[in-house]
Parts: sequence; C-alpha cells; structure tokens
Amino acid sequence: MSDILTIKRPDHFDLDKIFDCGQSFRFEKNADGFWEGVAFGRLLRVGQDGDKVYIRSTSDDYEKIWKKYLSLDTDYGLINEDILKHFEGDVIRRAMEAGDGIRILRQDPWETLCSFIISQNNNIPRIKALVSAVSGAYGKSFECDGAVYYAFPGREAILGAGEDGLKALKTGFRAGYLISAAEMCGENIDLERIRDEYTYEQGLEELCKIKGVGPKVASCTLLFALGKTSAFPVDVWIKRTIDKYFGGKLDITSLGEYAGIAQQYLFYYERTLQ
DNA sequence: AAACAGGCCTAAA
DNA sequence: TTTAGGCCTGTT
Repeated sequence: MSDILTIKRPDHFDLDKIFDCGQSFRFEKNADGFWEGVAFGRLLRVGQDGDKVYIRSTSDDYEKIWKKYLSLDTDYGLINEDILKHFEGDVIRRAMEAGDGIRILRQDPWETLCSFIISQNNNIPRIKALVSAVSGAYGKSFECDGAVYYAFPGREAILGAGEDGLKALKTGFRAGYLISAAEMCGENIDLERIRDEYTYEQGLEELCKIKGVGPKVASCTLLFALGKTSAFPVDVWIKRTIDKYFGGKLDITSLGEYAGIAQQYLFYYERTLQ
C-alpha cells in the first residue's frame, strides 16, 4: 500500500548512527538492512545504499512527516562548522569524524518525554523493552502489511493505565513519574508551546516542574523532540567525557546554537571507544 | 554477590 | 548549596 521513495542521500547522513546513538528507542534494523519503527502513529521503514535513501511511505507522508523527522531539511555541514568555532582542542574534531552522519531526529514530544523518564537507571535494551511494552499494552494498534504495530500511548491512555497498570509492566518507580507527566501536560504544561515559543532555558525550567523530570530528561526532550539544538544533556557518559578531555569542566553555555549536536558526537565517540 | 544501568527525589549537613 | 542514600528491575 505504500511506495518506496528514493531520494539522494545528503552529506552527513547515516541511518545506522541516527538510530544507534540512543536518541530513539523504537527502531530496529531488519534483515533487509532497513530500519523499521513506529513514530507519530505510523510505521516508518527507511534504508540507505550509497548515495540513495529509500523511504517506504507515501510522498504525502514524506513531505508532511518523515522529511522533518529525519532532519532531511537541515544542512549539517553548516552546523558542523558552527560547532568547530565553539570548541577548543581537537577532541571535538575526532568526535565529529567518528559521529559523522548522526542527525537529531525531530520526535514526538510526549513520547520522547516518557521515553527518557523510562530511561532512568536503565540500560538501552531495557529501555527499548519497556517503551515497547507500554505501547503494546496501552497504545493504539494499527496494521501494516499484515502485521500489527502499536503507537506510543497518549497522555489520556497513560492516565487510564494508572500507576498500577504501568508498574505491572515493570516500570518500577518510574510509573509515578509517567503519571505526573501526564497530569502536568494535560494542565499547565504545553509541550507544543515550549517547542514553538520557549527558549531552551525556559523549556528546561518548565519541564523540570514535572516530578521525576530533572535536567537530563528535560534536556533530552528539548533536544530530541522540541527543536532546542542548544540543549546539552549531561549523562554519565558525557560526565566521563568532560572529565577525560575537558579537565572536568565544560561551560555548556558557551557551546553555541548547536551544542546538543556536538553532545551527540562526543557521546557517540566515547561510547564507540568501548 | 555486589555493582551498575544514559537520574531524580528526599533528607540532612 | 551540595552530598549521600534509596529506588524498581534486570544483568553481569
């Protein structure tokens, strides 16, 4: 029912890195080399080969959703130039080389907020399993090519599940945080408004009002869903990176408009050294 | 078996 | 204002 669109692969675009850098928890690579996952209540299958990118989608959905989702409307060459202006030393250059091809997805704000709440004190396989379990239990199902898929549940569905329903899926202490997020986002926090009208700093302050959301989870939501490319999430890996290469301190306010993309390069670089 | 996993909350200095 | 424990669960 859907066509395969072929587009020219731009410079600095690598699906393996995009889906393997930890920003998204719902994509897996199929045996045919295509990455498959659910976003915005639809199935996306996307692959690349040489200078081509293949997207299994209607051209309407591509223009409306996936082009922006995959940040195919963004020039990463310019972003990289800007990042280089804001860093001392050659670490950033090496990280940029290692992480070349990473792009920040423009994900759904609510799903991203919940995913990073779930990420607390969990490793990536478990985060993926939990996000998938929550979707399977409380998300809307849809069918595509004979298989059933589940969208991530909206805030009403999370409220409907309740803390106990979420705990039954082994989300543990995060269950209460998800409920808290659902309550706040239904009342005094408007994620779309943060995206459209707030600065990064204002958005950070706002999201941290949610019980169970601190600077890390808030920054990830701001960066991966709300378009705030200056957000610089500091997790344990980035802490190590700062200790190792920047003498234990890095002034994140001095890193420019694309600090968050630099963060992704550094994060990917440090993780792939393992 | 104890520590850790892409944090955050709370209580106590 | 900063620091130490505790937290659900699972894996190593």
